[in-house]
Amino acid sequence: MSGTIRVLVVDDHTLFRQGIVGLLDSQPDIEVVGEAGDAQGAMDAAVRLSPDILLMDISMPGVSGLDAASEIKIRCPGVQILILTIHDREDYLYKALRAGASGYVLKGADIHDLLTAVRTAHQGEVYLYPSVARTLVGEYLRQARSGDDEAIHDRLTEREREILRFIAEGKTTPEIATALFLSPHTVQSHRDHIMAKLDLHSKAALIKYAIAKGLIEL
Amino acid sequence: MSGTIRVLVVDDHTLFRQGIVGLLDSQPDIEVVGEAGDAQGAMDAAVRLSPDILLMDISMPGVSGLDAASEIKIRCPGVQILILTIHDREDYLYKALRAGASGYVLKGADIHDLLTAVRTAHQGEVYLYPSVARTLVGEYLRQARSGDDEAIHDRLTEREREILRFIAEGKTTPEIATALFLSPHTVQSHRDHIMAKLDLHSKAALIKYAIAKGLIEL
DNA sequence: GGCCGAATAGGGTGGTCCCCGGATGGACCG
DNA sequence: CGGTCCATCCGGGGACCACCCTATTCGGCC
Repeated sequence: MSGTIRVLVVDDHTLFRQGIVGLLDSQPDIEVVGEAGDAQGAMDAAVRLSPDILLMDISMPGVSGLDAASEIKIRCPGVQILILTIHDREDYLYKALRAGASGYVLKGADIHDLLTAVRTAHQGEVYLYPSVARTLVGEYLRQARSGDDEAIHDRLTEREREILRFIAEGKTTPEIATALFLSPHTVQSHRDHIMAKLDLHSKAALIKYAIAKGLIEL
Repeated sequence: MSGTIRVLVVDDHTLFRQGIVGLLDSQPDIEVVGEAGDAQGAMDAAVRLSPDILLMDISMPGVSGLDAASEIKIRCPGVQILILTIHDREDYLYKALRAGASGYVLKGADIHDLLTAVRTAHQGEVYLYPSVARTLVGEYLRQARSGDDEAIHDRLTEREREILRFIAEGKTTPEIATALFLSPHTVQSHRDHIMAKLDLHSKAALIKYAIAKGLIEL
């Protein structure tokens, strides 16, 4: 019943994409039916071609690949989405899984891993690269029982993340207070809680944390 | 006189490397004679194989690819080094050029660009990806006549960069002072100069600058 | 109802940051 | 030799940070 696996490859790195296409096309059971270099092209191609597998990078200019993946998964539920990226950031992984991804392959992978991922996804299973799987297990253990509905990012509250973003952007406590119509004391309390929760003890550490977690850009 | 061009491909991203190797090997005039996944392997292979072209990524775990490139260029002057990376950071480019690189290819490239770069480097010329060339011209214009010997990174002095690294790592002024056997006043003066030169006015901005310029890691 | 966490607000202490001065010695250069 | 830059050192002042405390309001959960 399984003819060739029809794959759509999406990556804004042309060279990388061409390399992947070459590697996949040399497999007898896999056929690359299309390519795209951005999120919009990915959506168009996915709708037009109805591939079995959508192999995509998530870091693309313009619309995030993750948002595009969510959209595609909604409009083409039959498409199995495979994330292929050099980012091993946890939040990306969680977003991808929430978007309905069937796999997450990291930079450390080789062509064997990728082929396994494609074939696994084609069978409706989920492929996780080993280090990704470990991350996920660790996160699961950390969360364990605590209302695992959506506090997946961190144990920070929404308000605390908001404050943290401001801090990391270089805003001072009084500035944040006026921006959010709060008392400086309130902002300070939030900051104290953030630092206590994250076990960070300096503005620098907070900024680096925010950057590492993708809360702010450079 | 030009037989096949013998290429050594170095990249720690296995999948990417395999893709590149496949693309290059399908060319009649190019032969991939070796691969390496880290800087040490690159040096060993370069010495052992004496390739015409060393195609390498610069962001690798452990020893920087750039340091390795410098070392290889010294020990094997005949090897033309081609940098292939997704980083368009200026300081990387300048380091690569100082290391004697014969080309710098960015993520936006396609297989055509890469082949052109390989063949250009093989003829002893230098290939610069268009956006890279533009960056270089801009830097040249900026520097213009000002003692263009080595103040290429910034107009910061060596000492100031050192202080900046410490600041960005979250060290406080007294901590930096004791670490460098300086008076806190001295450290403070350096920081004042840094902020004045860079037109930055907060610790947060300094940290983001340091990260953007690659002075520190996350 | 009682407990807990989140969000809000307030106070205080010591240390740090940011900016403003000025000063000295050394190196390099025309 | 004078000019310029760099690195070092010093003082002060106002603002902010880091850490400590308490407290109220609100909503969810057992």
